[in-house]
Amino acid sequence: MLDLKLICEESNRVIQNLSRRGVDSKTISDICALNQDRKKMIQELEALRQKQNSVSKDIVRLKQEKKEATDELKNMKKVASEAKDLELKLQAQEAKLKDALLWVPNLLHESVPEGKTSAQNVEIRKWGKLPEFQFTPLDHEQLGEKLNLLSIKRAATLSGSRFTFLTGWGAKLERSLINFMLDINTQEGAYHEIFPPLLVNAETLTGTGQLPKFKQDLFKIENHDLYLIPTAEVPLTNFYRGEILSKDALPVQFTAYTPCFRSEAGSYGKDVRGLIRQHQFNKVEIVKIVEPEHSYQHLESLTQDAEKILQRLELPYRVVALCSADTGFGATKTYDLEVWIPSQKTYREISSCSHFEDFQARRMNLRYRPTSTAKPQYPHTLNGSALAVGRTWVAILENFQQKDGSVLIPKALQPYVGTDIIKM
RNA sequence: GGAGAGGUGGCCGAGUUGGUCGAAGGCGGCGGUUUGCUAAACCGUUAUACGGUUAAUAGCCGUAUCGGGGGUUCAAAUCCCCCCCUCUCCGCCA
Repeated sequence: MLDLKLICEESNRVIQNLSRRGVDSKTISDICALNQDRKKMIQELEALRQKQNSVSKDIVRLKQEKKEATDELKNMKKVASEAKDLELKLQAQEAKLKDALLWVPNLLHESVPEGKTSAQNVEIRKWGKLPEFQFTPLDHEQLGEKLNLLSIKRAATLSGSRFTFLTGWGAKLERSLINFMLDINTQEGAYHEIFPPLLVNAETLTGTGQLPKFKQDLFKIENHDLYLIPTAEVPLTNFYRGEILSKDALPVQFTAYTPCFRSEAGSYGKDVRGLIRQHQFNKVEIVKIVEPEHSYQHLESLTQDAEKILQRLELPYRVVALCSADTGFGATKTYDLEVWIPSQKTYREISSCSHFEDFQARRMNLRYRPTSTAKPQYPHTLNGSALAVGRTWVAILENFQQKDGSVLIPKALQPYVGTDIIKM
């Protein structure tokens, strides 16, 4: 959520920035008009209230002096009903304004490249050597079936499309990756491990920005105000929702493994096959809550923390800065990490590292006190995948496959998996 | 799921025959006095949001906030209704 004052006092700047995302200037001017009306209502209502309060005191005094107060009572009855009406109008107005604000995306950071499609994302750096095969490499689904690591058909029988059984070494590899990632984040990084609730309410999802706009992407529990989390970002960032933190609590750095659930309404095409896009997938997330000063350095370090895992796994990847059209609703700036997928001869997203400035903090009323006597301020929030586990599983199979169909396990992961090769 | 008890300011805790209660008292925090230093003691201060005024995110004025929402009333922390949460007991269950 953007600051209402900023929207109304620097409308032109806001309109100009949001036009890069294709937001209509009318959205902003409507909000300012709603706010003007709201202010007028507040002033009228408060004048009535003031009158009520002062006359109430008179009534108390008159009664103590054993005098009549019938005129005052009659008069106040009228004022009370006027105030009531006005209050209802004001409430409706404020609800409208709040709702309008919740649908406005975040401002883009000045460094975000201009672009209309993901093709205009800008490559920042590349790491690792692409594998060279003396044979035609298989895709992860073919490899997985040959090695009995998964069963997509049986999952479809039970749950429909976009679900998978991982079996044997496939399941072990998944579990090993989760532990490996959490260990790196907590032992080499300064992240505090959390295991959060996987079901959360609507306010929580509004706090991080999934609601109200992206309701169609979520799984909702029938007959309850609860949703399956689409990412651990939601419970981790909301951990301190509504609280005022002391300065020494910052920076907050959390990591969590969770399953993630997404309805994937509207996605199609090449991602339908295999494990790339599932309704349920595992992810290890990292989240930071930091002071606004130097918060962009935290975006760099958070991105590097995610990169470190790819490096340890010896997986070739590149870092891209998302362009204006590709940057998500709540983010001011995002780096994607893309891992090399040999069967597709392309880099595919495996992590998304985003800065939200105070957009989420404002929505969830999360604040901190810079000094013990200072007024509370909104901190900045950031998050990234470190990493998407299923896609890492895919990348390992495809990048380390051998001519005979076996798959080598990267050295750093071998202690976790308990073998250096998966073969028939 | 059933029965009972309770939710008050950073914390503890008064306040329920409705009115002078944003709310006693204590603790903690902040500022100060005293004092070789520290401690103790004493004095003062101590919420958030919104609106107005203003150069001001300083002051001042106003309004709201006693789990959330609604109702009764001129007036509600106090009365009524609904919901949420916590605790105790019972049931069930990994």
